[in-house]
Amino acid sequence: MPTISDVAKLSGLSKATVSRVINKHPYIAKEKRERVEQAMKELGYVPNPSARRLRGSTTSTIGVIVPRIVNPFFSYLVNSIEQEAYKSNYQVLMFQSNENKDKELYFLNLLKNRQVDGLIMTSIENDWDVIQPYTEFGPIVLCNEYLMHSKAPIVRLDQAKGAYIGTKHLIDKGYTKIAYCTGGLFAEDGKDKDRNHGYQQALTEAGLSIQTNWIFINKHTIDDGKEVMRQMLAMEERPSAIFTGSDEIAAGVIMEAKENGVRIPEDLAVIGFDDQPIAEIIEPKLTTIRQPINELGEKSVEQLIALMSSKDADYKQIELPVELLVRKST
Amino acid sequence: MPTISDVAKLSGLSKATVSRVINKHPYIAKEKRERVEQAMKELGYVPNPSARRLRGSTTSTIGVIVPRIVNPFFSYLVNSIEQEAYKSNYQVLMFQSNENKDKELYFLNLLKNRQVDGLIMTSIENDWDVIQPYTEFGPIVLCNEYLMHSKAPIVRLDQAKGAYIGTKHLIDKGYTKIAYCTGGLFAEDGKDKDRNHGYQQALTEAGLSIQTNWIFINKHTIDDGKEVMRQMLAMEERPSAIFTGSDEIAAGVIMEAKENGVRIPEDLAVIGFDDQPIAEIIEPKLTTIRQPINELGEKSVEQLIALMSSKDADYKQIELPVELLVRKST
DNA sequence: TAAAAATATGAAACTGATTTCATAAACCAG
DNA sequence: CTGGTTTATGAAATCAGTTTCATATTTTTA
Repeated sequence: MPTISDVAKLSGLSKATVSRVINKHPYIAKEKRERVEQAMKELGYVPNPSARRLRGSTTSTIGVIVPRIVNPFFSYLVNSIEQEAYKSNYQVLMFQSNENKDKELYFLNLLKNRQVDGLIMTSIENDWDVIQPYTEFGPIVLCNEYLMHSKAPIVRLDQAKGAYIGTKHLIDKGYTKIAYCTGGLFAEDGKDKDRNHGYQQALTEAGLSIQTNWIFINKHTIDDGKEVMRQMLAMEERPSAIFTGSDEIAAGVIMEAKENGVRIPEDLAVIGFDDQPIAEIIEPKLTTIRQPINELGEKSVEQLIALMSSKDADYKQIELPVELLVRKST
Repeated sequence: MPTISDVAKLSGLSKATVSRVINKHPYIAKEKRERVEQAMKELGYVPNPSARRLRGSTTSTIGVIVPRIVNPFFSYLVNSIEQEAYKSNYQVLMFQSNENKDKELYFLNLLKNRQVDGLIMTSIENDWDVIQPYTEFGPIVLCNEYLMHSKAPIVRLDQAKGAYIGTKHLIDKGYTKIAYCTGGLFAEDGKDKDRNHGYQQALTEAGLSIQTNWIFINKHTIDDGKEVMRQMLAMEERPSAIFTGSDEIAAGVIMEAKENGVRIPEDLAVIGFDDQPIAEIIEPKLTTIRQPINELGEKSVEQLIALMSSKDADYKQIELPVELLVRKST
């Protein structure tokens, strides 16, 4: 494996000059630059990133932390980040935290050790207090997290509005018994507070009150959705509509409903969140809240690159709009 | 950021001793080991991977190359790899090649430069001739690739059998006009040869001949599936069944079929591949070939770790069985 | 009890790059 | 023509670890 010394030897110049060519320093004689380039090509030389990082220079790699890569929302998000970063010649390393605090910390250490020049976090497991110190080592952009208090660059969606227009839509359609199902917790520690808030606001405006047993928390998957439906079937007073935290949950609800002869939307209206491919596959097609995933990724990368380039660029807190897509499930 | 020298200073010992503690060398006095460990904890010391790698030691990271992370087959596969590696205390870096040769080469260089100790490739874009030289720098396990000639560790599925039992199932159901749709190419350079072979074998055994205009190549997504259906609709003599390369394609075919009043399976039988979640969501539920994704990931990691641990462990070529799941689309 | 082997530690070399410092040549202004 | 920039290059220090070599101490063996 050729090193910079090999290139120096072959070109008859010093390591310093070779390094300068690699890093496009000014003040290199054209003839020598060409000699170096020729030698690099001849040897198939590739600089060793470990050595570069050790010396403190950047390597055009950014890291992305996702909680679960099998969740289509995140795989699409990380994909859009990757595409966008590639345009600016940045390489992306993806990490799955599996909603595990220690793994998250491990990845944060990659920033500390300069394995990556910057980090995009699409989920947060540890408290901001423990994450914040790592920003000393490189910029961290929060993407899709609805952390409230932190002074940090954030690109997120208007979750509150999403929940609000979804719930409002159900109310406008005449439904009054509206259940709510969330991926996170309900009003605990500010996380997910946004969505809850939109749901509550829509109900309050319509003079409806909140039934706590119609609130389902910590639901994520299709199977979770099926289970929610089963729980609803067992209730004396069943909701006539449900606002869910993701299309996957919604799909599970619908599948289980059909199994049990519950008609959608006559007996139960269902609204999803994300507009994933399954929203158009399931029968009836799913009314859902579309999130602009690509923009979410693009803006995050954009901001991260800005922060990496100039050390004291201002951070922004960007909120992107969501949109109601009415299909057949409501 | 504390370094090994800080730890050495605080514990009153040399860098060498600290390094020995970190790497669990034998012959360290218990008392000194404890002093070092105490100092490390006190400083919140984390070894810098760049420095370690530079000196040539391993860092318990493995890389996984996937073509497209938004494809559920690959996101589930990479997930299972991650889970399995984690059990053995290996960290996983995921890379998306986007079916791009240059990106793939970039990731192979990570192996060359010791950024990762080993590599699992779930797709290969370059010829094996260009990949092979990289095995000098660390083991490469091919996972899910059906490369024929290469002498390399491979964990794959019995693709030929999958295509064979799928096609055979259609024949047994009485269909004779069977189209075929593949993600790769048809019989070009040995890639994908397996599946094609199974399809051809089943047809031949039944005395059916191959209609070349019923072969669709390079199809991957739901939209591709819709397009395939549109092409079939435009044909004078339409197939009465189709074997597709993935559940996504199959879903697209079915969606477009329904739009156009083509009944599934009466007018057109559809069979998928993968058994992804959408297979059970789409109506009618999809007959498909189940692939043991988790085992695929587990075996790959298992073999990679074996190869990394002992330099001259024998490589294996493992083939896992696939299984026909009959639902309602055939 | 002396020699050999095992245990334990540190100084210094080394990994592959970048950067500082020193220096020299070419160019320019006064 | 002389002194100050600008351009151009290399030697050596540096980054944070690991490993070799040397050496000292303790334990085992003959």
